[in-house]
Amino acid sequence: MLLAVDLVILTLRAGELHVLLVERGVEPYLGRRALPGGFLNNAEEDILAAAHRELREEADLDGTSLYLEQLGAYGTPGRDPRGRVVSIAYLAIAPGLPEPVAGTDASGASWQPVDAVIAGRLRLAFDHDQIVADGVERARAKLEHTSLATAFCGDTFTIAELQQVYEAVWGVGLDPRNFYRKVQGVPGFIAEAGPDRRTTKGRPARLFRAGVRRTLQPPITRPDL
Amino acid sequence: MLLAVDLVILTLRAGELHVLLVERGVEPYLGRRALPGGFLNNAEEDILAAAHRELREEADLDGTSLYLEQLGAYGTPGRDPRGRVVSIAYLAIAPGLPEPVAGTDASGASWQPVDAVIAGRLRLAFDHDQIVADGVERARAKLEHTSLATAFCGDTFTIAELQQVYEAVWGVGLDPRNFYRKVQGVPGFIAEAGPDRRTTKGRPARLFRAGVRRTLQPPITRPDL
DNA sequence: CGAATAGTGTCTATAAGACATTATACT
DNA sequence: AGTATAATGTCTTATAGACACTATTCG
Repeated sequence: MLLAVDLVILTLRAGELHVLLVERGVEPYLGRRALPGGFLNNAEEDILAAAHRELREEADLDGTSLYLEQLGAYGTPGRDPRGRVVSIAYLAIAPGLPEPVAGTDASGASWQPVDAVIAGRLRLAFDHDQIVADGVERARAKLEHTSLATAFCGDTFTIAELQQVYEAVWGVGLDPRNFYRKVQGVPGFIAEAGPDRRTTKGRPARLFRAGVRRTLQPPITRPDL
Repeated sequence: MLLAVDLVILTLRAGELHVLLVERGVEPYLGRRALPGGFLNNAEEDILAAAHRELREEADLDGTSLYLEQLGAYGTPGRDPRGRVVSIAYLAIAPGLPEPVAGTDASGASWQPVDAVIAGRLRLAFDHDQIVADGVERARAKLEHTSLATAFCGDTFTIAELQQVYEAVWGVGLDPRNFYRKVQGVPGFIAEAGPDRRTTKGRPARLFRAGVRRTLQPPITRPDL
């Protein structure tokens, strides 16, 4: 029995939710896109440590600086044609990286819109479509009552940027004024980051950083479908 | 590397949340209480199927009739002194069973109050304290926006019984009148079960069964701490 | 009738959503 | 000034929580 780790790494690019995929260079599913991941190094490697290692090796990302949580175990017999493989999936959230990932040792790592995967336009290897769907659903749910959204942002961010996270992950439009009020009303969600401000075109926006609280009370509710 | 399945089976007894535990008959942790569970039968057994099997073997429960969901994988090296064991934990919810479980092949299976485990008064083998805590927290969270509470009840139940579920799992007291209104206001949560009524002492209560919806909109919100 | 439990109604404070207005920068 | 973006304010409606009342059984 082999144990593997698979990563659902989500980020925001151009206001759209993306997932990091690699193109498989070997059979099975040669040429097919798949989640980054791989087998445990040895019988004693910690699962979480393996997730960090794959994050480094396959995505050139530093696991200490980004959000990482276990998604679950996927072990249906037959999910891997090579034999029995149980895979522990992890969900990672990265702040928006403009470049399509540099310095990876996996051939053809690239960001792909999650919509394409969920809608079935982009079929992945193994049961990775399901894992991506589960990861996205987990992220969507967690936006409501945790501060997960800040993991999509850089160290500091504006409220408008935070709103883009919610809009992209949920796939909805939100009223900026009500969003502003709501976010400010959750104690400990965000904290002002100095008198600094960023400049683009109009009035400069206040900068914030992630607050202390990791659970939101009251929650940022998702609009009804 | 060995793969195991552990079960957090929750139920309500006398208005208190209980978890099914077995007393270990072999080393390590001989005599210590632990979660029911065991190793996969062979390299091809499905994980979910193994959970069902352990449910049958160790708790004499029929997996098809109760709620079962994966909790996560626990694989820290050293969690099992015998060697590397990765365990997939499952959360099961059973309707209140008055008897302390009959016909199990595990020595000393018994229902224990979860409070004792969470408060640390009852120490379990391996990392099972943590798994129980995770399972209870999952159940608590899921009561809010899913129909999980009905899994604690029998086929039919009164609204007062449903309220007891929320109170026991959350460990809070709820206003019966507001609860009644709220529960009735969630479309598809519960459905009237015929003109039947049950009789105890006062006015007979209407009987309900679980509705079609598994997600609650609006949610049954947990009171602030 | 009185006790016990079930179910409905009312009032008030708070939160949510729609939408208008003011503020501060840049060219 | 004109434009673009940020931040605040107001109004209306829905929801949550506290609490009072009516209904239906039994002894």
